This record gives sequence, structure tokens and C-alpha cells, in this order.
Amino acid sequence: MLQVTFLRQHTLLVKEKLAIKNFSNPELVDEVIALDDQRKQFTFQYDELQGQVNRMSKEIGMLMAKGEKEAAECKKSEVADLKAGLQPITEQLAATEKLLQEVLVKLPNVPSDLVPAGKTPEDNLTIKEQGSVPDLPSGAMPHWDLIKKYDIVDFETGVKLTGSGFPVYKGKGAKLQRALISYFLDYNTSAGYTEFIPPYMVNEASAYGTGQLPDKEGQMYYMPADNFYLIPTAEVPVTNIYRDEIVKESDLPIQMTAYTPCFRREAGSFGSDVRGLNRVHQFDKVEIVQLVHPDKSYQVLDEMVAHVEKLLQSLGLKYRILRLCGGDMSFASALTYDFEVWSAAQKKWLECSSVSNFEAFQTNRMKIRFKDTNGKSQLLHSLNGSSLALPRIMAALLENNQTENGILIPEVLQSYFGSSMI
RNA sequence: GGUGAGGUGGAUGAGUGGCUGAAAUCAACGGUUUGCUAAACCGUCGUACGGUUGUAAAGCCGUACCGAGGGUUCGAAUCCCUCCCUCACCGCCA
Repeated sequence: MLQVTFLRQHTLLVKEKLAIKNFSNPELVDEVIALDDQRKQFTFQYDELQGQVNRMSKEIGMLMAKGEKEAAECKKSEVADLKAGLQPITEQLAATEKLLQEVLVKLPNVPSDLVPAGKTPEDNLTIKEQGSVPDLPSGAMPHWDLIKKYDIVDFETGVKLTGSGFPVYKGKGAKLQRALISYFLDYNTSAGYTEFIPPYMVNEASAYGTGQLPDKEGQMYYMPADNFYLIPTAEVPVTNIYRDEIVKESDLPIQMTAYTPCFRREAGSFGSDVRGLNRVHQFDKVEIVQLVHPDKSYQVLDEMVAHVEKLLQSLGLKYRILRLCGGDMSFASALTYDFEVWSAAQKKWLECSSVSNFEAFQTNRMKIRFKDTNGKSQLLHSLNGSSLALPRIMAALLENNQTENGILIPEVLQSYFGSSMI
């Protein structure tokens, strides 16, 4: 959620920038400002009247104490008149505030200056491409065949247990998941992130805080009996840890990491996009989240990108880094870098991480603040990224590392996995 | 699931209709002093919104907030209703 003062100060700029996100209702910005003007007016009127009521009530109390009943009764009727005038103002104020809020949440975050214009993923900017394509043996297979050959992931049984998109990992497949999770977490914690194991279900307030609600409820699994949502990413519970908190500046930066399963209801695409592990309803992911001083968020974004990049390098995967164009960015993000790994057998790029700076967009909603050196509270900036999402990493590892004798396990994983081959 | 108790500022905790935006203690912050890994003393110490003064830093005034929402009343942390949550014991269970 954008801040109204920011919209007032940079009205034109905001409209220009929102155009880069292909936002089609720039007049909503003016609407917000007009509604806020109204809000101020009604607030002023309400405060004035209510102040009078409060003063008179005190006087009545003093008159009663002195035993001047008649004077008190007289005042009471005066107050009654005032209160009659107060009621419509109260209603108008509430209505205006509600409307303001409704319009405000429709405005996406303003993209940073670095964001390229564009509408589709083709317009994303490739920042870097690195790593080599391995020479695959003849008869190289895509991962959905490899997992059958080595019997490490079983989709059919997943369908039997739950439905499509709920894979069952088995034997070495399960072990490899565990190895990846442990390796990723250790990598993150040694970089200074604190590990968390959060709940996998959240309440409405948390889902609202990170922007899943309102609007995107269809993308989450919902438990009506308890009004809980299954988390689509660890970002939701982890960022909400600091909801409604004011932290000390000396406690910054706050760096958190968590492994969680992620649950996504989203109606899938079609064809090879959804085959195998490319797109599933339940998957594992290790997430990193930072809450930082607003002056530092872009520096931290670069650090997080470098952090994820080194992790991919350590796995020996060919990857590329994209700076997302306005049209492909999420609603809440100001700047996003996507990481994609090369799937040698499918001959396509698979997204495995998305690292974003949300500036104060999320923290404004969640009221995550810090006290600056002058003792004033200011919103923090929030950032998050995957480090990393497992299924596509697994797919790429299986495909790129297949040999006639089996699948090679990257060196950094071997101590976690317990052997060098599947 | 059953029974009971309760939700007050960073923490503990007082406060059952007006002088309570809220005692006290602790923590935190600033200072003084003595000195050595600390004590004593003094001071400061919630948030949001609105108005106003000021170039600004900041100040002043007002409004709201004592789990959330509603009600009674001239006036509510205090009374009533609904909801949420926490704790304890019991039941069930990993």
C-alpha cells in the first residue's frame, strides 16, 4: 500500500511510473488525494465538535459535584443538541475512510527507475547469463522420465493420495530434497540470516499483511472451519513476524530465513509448462526476508541477488538473471530480479528464484517501523527472495547432471546427500 | 471438547462511572557524581490522526486508542452485549 503523503508529493511522477507497470487507472491517484482531503475536513469537524462535547461533559461533572442539578440538566440538553450534529459527520468520516482505503489498495507499488517498460516476459532484461551447458549423453531424458527411471518421485501416487500436482518424493529423491533444504539453510544462516520454522497456516490478518488478501484469495488453499490459509510462501508468516512492531534502529538489518512447504492453488498453464516438477501445488522452498533501513534497501537488494547467485554457482548450474519489466512484476514490488536455471533436456529456462525490493509497500500495510535517531518512527523497507525453490532446481540438477552411469550430485551437496551419485 | 480465570503503555502490574492517557516498579534513553567492568541521584520515556506556530529542527492545541466491534450514559479502562485470544486444570492425541 502506497503512502498518501508520497502520492501528494510526487503525484505526476507516480502516474508516470505506474504507466510502466501498465496500470490503466492513473486517475485513482487523484481520487486518493481528493478522498484524503475530504477525510481531513471531516476529521477536523469531528474533532471540534467532540472537543466541545468533552469539555461540557466535564463541566456537568463539576456542577453535579457542587450540587447544581438544574444547571447540569441544562447543559445536558445542550450536549444532546451537539451530539445530534456529530452523528452525520461520524458517518461521513467513516464512509470516506473506508472508500479511501479501498482505492488505496488498488494502487500497485511504484516501480523503481531501473525497471524497464514492457508487457510480457519477453520484455524482461537479461542482466547476466553464466554457466555452461553440459554435454548430455545420447538419449538424454527430461526430468519426468529420469525420476521414473530412478524411482525417486512418484506423481501417480500423489494423485491417489491427494490430486495432481502433489508429488511423492521417494528414496533418493526424498533424501535429495532434504539435502537441498539443509544446504540452502546452512548457506543462508552462515551469511547472517536467522533461521525460523513458522506455521504453515496463517490467519486473515497475516494474509492481508503481505498482500495475498484482498483479491488473491483464489490462489491460496483455505480452511473455512478455522478461517486459516495455507501459506503460498514462507514470506507470509516470516514477514508478518514483525507486523505492528516498532524496532530499534540498532537492531537493523533484520535478516530471516525459513524453509517451508508452499501451497499454491493457481490454475496451471498447459503443456510442458506443467509437466513433471515444472509446476506443482505443493513444493518446498527456502526463503530469505530482510527488513532494512529505507536508505539501504537497494544496496541490500544487490547483496541478496549476489547471495542467490553464488548459491546457484555452487550447484554448478547454468543460470541467468533477469530484471523484470513493468508488466511482469508483481503488484507489490518496486524492483524484481528473477533467476532462471537452464534445463538442458527441456531446453528451456526455469524460474527458481525471485528477489524483490518492496520498499515501504508491505511495511506500510503491516505497520513495520523503526525509531530513527531523532526518535521518530519511520517505515522500514522489506525485501525477500527465494534461496531457493526446490522443484525446478531438482529438475535442472537431474537433467543437467545425467550420465550413462547415473546422476551426479554436486560436490557441495554430497556431504548432505551421503553419496556422489544417484 | 469440558470447566475456571483473565486480556491495561517495552515488561510486571494498580485502577469498578468524571480530578485516569492511565499509579508504582523494572527495562530503555539522556545527564551528574563516584570510579572500574557497576552503584547512587536527577530527568526523559506510548501510538496514530487533525489543527496551528515556525524557513526548519521543533513546539503548542485538539481527537482517538486500556484485545476487537457494538451498546448504555452528559461522561466508560471501569457497566451491558457479541466476537477473538491467552492461561490453568480435566479429556483426547503426537
